[in-house]
Amino acid sequence: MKMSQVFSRTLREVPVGAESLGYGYLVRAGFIRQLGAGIFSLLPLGLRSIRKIEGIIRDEMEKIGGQEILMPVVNPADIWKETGRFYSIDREMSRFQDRVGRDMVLAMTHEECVTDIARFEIDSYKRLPQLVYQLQTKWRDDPRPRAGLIRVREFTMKDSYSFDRDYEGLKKQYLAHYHAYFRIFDRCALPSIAVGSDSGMMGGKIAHEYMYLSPIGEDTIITCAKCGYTANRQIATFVKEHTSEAELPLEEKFTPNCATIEELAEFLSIPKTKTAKALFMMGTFVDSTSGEEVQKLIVGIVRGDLDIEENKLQNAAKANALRPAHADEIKAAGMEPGFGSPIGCAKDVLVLVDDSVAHANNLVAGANKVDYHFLNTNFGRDYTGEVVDIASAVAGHLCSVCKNPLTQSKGIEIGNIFQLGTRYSESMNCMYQDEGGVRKPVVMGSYGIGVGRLLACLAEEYHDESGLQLPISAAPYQVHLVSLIKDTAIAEQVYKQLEDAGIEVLYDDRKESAGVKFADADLIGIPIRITLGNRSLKEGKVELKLRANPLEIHQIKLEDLTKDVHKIIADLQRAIHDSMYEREVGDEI
RNA sequence: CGGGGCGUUGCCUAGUGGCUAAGGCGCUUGCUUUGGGAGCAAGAAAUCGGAGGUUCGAGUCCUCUCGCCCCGACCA
Repeated sequence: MKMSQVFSRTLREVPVGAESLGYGYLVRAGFIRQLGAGIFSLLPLGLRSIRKIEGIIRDEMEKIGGQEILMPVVNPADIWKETGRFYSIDREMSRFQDRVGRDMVLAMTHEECVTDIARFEIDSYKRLPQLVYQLQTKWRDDPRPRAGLIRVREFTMKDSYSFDRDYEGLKKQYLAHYHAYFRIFDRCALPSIAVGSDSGMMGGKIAHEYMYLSPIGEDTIITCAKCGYTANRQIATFVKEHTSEAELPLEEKFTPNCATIEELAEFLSIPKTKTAKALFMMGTFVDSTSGEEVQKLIVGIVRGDLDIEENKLQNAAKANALRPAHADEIKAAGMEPGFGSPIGCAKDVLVLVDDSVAHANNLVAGANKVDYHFLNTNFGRDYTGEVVDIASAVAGHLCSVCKNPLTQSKGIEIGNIFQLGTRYSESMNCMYQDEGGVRKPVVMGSYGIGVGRLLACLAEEYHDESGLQLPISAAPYQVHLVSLIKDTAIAEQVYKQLEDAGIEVLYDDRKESAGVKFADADLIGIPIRITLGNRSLKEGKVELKLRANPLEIHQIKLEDLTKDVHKIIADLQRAIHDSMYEREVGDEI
């Protein structure tokens, strides 16, 4: 490609709003342009990178038996009503009516659609297992798009769906994805880890997220350095140590100006572990067949030194959504904000008690009266509720597997895999007959990768102060040919020679100064740069530099150019391949 | 959805009630230059996000509204 003809141009300055460096470079280098909040166009350079990444994904999906399909973005709402997600998913899914008033949705994922297809195609165990995948546009009306391509509303997703006769089969396909995903990220040269995760709106039980660790990430990952336990904080567990002592009588105590646990512990001169705190949330519960919504007050109780993990709370409550409860809603249920506890609360309140509290004695808790607390509250004696795990794991807590102190880090979710089970096949009647003629629900899995987000993460990982340095597997071109000579005939010839040899070349044929050309080459960051200048050409040579290693200059004879470039490309590709490694995966997945 | 910030030419900015809205980059034309964002000269390009209001006079003040960004809520 001749640079004089490239549709996009480069920008000298970072446009306003580009906070993260990688995003700023993707815009400056002309890979992407923003149309609206969380809505981007891919320009030729950006699309070439995306196509490279998609190529890797396709390759790895085919290797594990995936067959590519393409499902529609617009779905009739009927199938979403069948699974209940038409009602349970909030405004993140956009809905509209067609010309005759039928409910339609913009599918934000395709379990419903693919299950609808599968219930037609699959009727016998002989037609299982199956694996289909697609690369398709998703629209998710995210309330908070941010950081360029990291979190957008419209994006391309690779989603695959597996169908098996039983959980053994599902486990196989899940494991195949587990490895394939690592191979995909490795081939893109993006460092990644897999963490245990919440299944969220997908349903099902077992799920993993793939994370690119980055300080700009929005997810918190809890890790044990000793045994290798990793999990999203949303579900991470930890050891809650407790001692038991004889129960003491309940006692009301005047505790002025003690609305927080810190103030209370200081006022009473007790450790925070001897207190219990309450979090009041209003939960929305949706009937998945009628779509009827019910609101219910939820009280979460956790030991004073811990915090409540809202995701765990929502799961424990089996609520579709949570929001902080208003003061009047709390009071209406017989409790007092700031001095609240479930002691004496209304019957219809859902009380969820963390095991840290359920297994402790004589905790100080709110007396549901301003400026008063109870001393010596005991779960079971003074109040009841469901015992659950709703506490948030933080660095320093002990690993629930090996009791080693946990650490935490920030990550960006680049992919996820879910064992769906029969959640969709049962609600949509996707059945097969086994050898004995017994009808059984197909066992499903669902697996996603955000393609644009992957590129965004690569831009975060690979850049310096001059621009991008994308790895050769994801860079839009392999070679950037910078011509500084007046004689265009020679440059054209070198360009043609490289292209004819099957090398992807971006040829800077513009009538610009050397400085401009070099600056743009650095910005776009094609891995290999070849400079045609009078200095070297006098000796029949050209200069070659690697973007990642700008200090090392190679002088290459013109007649060896194609051969040498092929070798360097192969070396760069091999370096990525050599850094891949097989990860140990046990049966615990 | 709550809190905060910002909308001035293609991009980045200046402009705190007063003359024809200023500069840098980019763009066009000409000449010069050609190994790290060149020089000189001449140009084009802005209904100052939109609507309403206050005022003799509004980019500037007020109200409403739209958009974008950040923090939070949220989120596969």
